[in-house]
Amino acid sequence: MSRTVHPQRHAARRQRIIDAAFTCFARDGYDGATTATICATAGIGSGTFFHYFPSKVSVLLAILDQGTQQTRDWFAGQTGRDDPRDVILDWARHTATAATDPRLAGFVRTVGAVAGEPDIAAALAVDEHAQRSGLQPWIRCAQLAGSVRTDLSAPTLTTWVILILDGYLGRLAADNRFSSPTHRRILIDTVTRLLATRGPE
Amino acid sequence: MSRTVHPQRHAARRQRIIDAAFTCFARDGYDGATTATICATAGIGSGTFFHYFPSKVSVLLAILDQGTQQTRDWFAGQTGRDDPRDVILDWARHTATAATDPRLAGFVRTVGAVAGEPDIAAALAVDEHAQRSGLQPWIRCAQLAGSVRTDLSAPTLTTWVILILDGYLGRLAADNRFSSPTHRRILIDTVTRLLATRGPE
Amino acid sequence: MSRTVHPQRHAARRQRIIDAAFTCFARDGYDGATTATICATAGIGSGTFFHYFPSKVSVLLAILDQGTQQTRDWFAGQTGRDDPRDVILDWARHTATAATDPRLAGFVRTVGAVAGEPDIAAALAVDEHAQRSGLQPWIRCAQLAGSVRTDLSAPTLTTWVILILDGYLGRLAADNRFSSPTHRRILIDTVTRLLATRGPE
Amino acid sequence: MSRTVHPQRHAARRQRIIDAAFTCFARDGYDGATTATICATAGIGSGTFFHYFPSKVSVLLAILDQGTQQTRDWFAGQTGRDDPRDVILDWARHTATAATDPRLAGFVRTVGAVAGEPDIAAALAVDEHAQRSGLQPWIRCAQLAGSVRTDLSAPTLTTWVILILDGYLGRLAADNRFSSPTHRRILIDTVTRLLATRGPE
DNA sequence: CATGAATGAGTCTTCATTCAT
DNA sequence: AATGAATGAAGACTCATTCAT
Repeated sequence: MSRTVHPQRHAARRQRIIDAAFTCFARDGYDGATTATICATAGIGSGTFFHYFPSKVSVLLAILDQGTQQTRDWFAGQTGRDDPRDVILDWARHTATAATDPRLAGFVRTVGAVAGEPDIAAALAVDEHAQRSGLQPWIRCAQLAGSVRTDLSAPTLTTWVILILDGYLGRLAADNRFSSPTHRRILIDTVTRLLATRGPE
Repeated sequence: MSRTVHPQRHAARRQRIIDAAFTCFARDGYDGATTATICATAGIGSGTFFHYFPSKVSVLLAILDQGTQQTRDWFAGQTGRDDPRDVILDWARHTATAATDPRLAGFVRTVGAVAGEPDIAAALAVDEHAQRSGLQPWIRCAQLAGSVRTDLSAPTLTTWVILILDGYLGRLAADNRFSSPTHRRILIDTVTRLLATRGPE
Repeated sequence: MSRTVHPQRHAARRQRIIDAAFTCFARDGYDGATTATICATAGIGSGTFFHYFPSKVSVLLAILDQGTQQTRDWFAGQTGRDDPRDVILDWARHTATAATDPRLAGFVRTVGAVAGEPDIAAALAVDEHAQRSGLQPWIRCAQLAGSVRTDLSAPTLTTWVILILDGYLGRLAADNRFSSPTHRRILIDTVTRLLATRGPE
Repeated sequence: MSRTVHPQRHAARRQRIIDAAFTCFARDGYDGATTATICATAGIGSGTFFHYFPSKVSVLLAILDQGTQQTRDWFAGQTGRDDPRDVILDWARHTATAATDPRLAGFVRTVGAVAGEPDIAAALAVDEHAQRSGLQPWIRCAQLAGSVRTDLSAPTLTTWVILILDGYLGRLAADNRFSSPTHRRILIDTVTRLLATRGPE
């Protein structure tokens, strides 16, 4: 009876809270976003919040977890592609597209500020691992195919691709006019230059 | 007599508080760093703190202000140099060196978390402006000299140089093994590739 | 049909809740025992609890009420006995036996902590009255028979018998090694000494 | 200057908070007594409370500690007395006198209700130990002198003296009319009967 | 000037109770 | 009848800031 319907309601409401928290964290930072604000944004009572999440930090972890999952899903969807270098650039394009949500950059900032907490550090490590283990094989592959430089190891190159993508996200947080097709094109160009076989003169 | 001596004491103590706050903010984040902790680190009473700064946020602003000033000073010291491209790369090297202080990366994170506050946003804008107006003329100069690509405008290129430097700093905050001569070399190489006249094939 | 069966189910479930609450109150105290814990112990949903009892405090009152009833029943069962002094000592023995349930002492503590609430104070008064009106006639009787001291009034002596029994229970709550046949014997001896015709030299 | 005066102010205010907490705990129980109520009673702001005590439970521990100290002091003052049995009875009288403060009984109840907490259990054990190690030597002494029964060991007898005193206190909590010279006399008589060499018949 | 005790607004979180299903 | 999701009032505790000494 109601038992079959409830899981859906539960999941929907849980997601609603996650969305509200995402918005608040991105706008106000971790400490700035009070549970009260999140509840108000989600349209629920304070008690309900703690029905779905045992603590404030646990929503943050849930958000991170979803992000990690999306990363995994994206890379899972690339299996079997031909040109490994294209996959890498597509990941950059994908990141730029995800950054279209103006909240993402703010959220990344927020997370950075509380990365000292062990729970969050652990979740971030998992997230980083998901991105690395998605990206690195393609980079290695491209190196073997000769379409990417080989003077740097695959792990190191992976780190630098991520570094540039993070820099792009950070820029977005500092300057919201930054999100333009032009800069998106420069991003791809910059990653391309980073990976290019032939270095500068 | 005391009138002539006190300004020195005052300045010294003020600097001591700034240093302590820098350490605490970098380690604990903005909300995590309590005025009590800062006072303890600085070796002063809590009342004294508010003799020197009207509020907690004002020390943060003072730190940012000093950083801005150092940026200005550095660029002021480059006047008259020959190779504009070298100045740009030296700025990257200078940034990497400054990032040797392990507190810097943590502090950058901290600032990011409270960048939503108007005062801090304003201070960051000033800081950004100092870096831009230091860097951009050299980039323009290098473009005219033909040693830097011209398919992107000087302001845009400036933005991207800063973006990569910020990415480098952010990486340092996330991964403390990142600080190595190798990565420092890659940083210079990456900026070089970004600026290179001839793009990838 | 269901109308005739349900009353039994209802009573059984009600008792189940009472038992669970007794266990929880004894172990965790009044505030420490949450309705959620009681429900979990009773194996029911939280809503069901409030079908049987209008509030948390009302279960406590129900438990007290059952205790009072048991006291009345016990004394009702003594009607017609010969030696009144033996009845008094048997009541002490009965109390010591009841205290074999390790939950009893904890529960007594719990009740003491909330004895300030008017409803509970009233229930405790009723309970006390049941014990008094069970005990006092036998004491009066024994005094008339000359087997119990008469320098104290029957009400006063009753109070002191209860005082010693309560002290015994309290001790049990504080020190779980206290429950031994030896101390049970001392209890009887102490009550005997309290009642003895001839006082100490 | 102010440094010599402050310790006195500090101690006085600390004591004021302890007194207020004692009153509130005795009247409302541990959970019933909110820090807000205690602060209002002490005439201080909520922040001040936590300047003097790190937590709510710590005031309770401070109160217990003071009680323990008073017990130690009392027994320390009895050194060298002639009749050990008199010392024991004087301790009973002292307890009865202390119980003149109507808050004591309520406080004892309150403490009992939270005795499950490890900190409090430990403090209670220390308190009990102070009373035992004050009382037991005198009982042993009296046994050797032949003025107290020897069929029970000194530790056991000590336990039972304490049991009766606790019963007296508990009675006081349940019935405030109980505090009368008559019952005080009965208390002494009852302890005397407990200790008497010659048992009943 | 320097101090640190005092303040109270604001935070996260708990839990008895209600009510739609 | 039974359930458990939803509620919000209330509580312990933190911390930037003030001010008397």
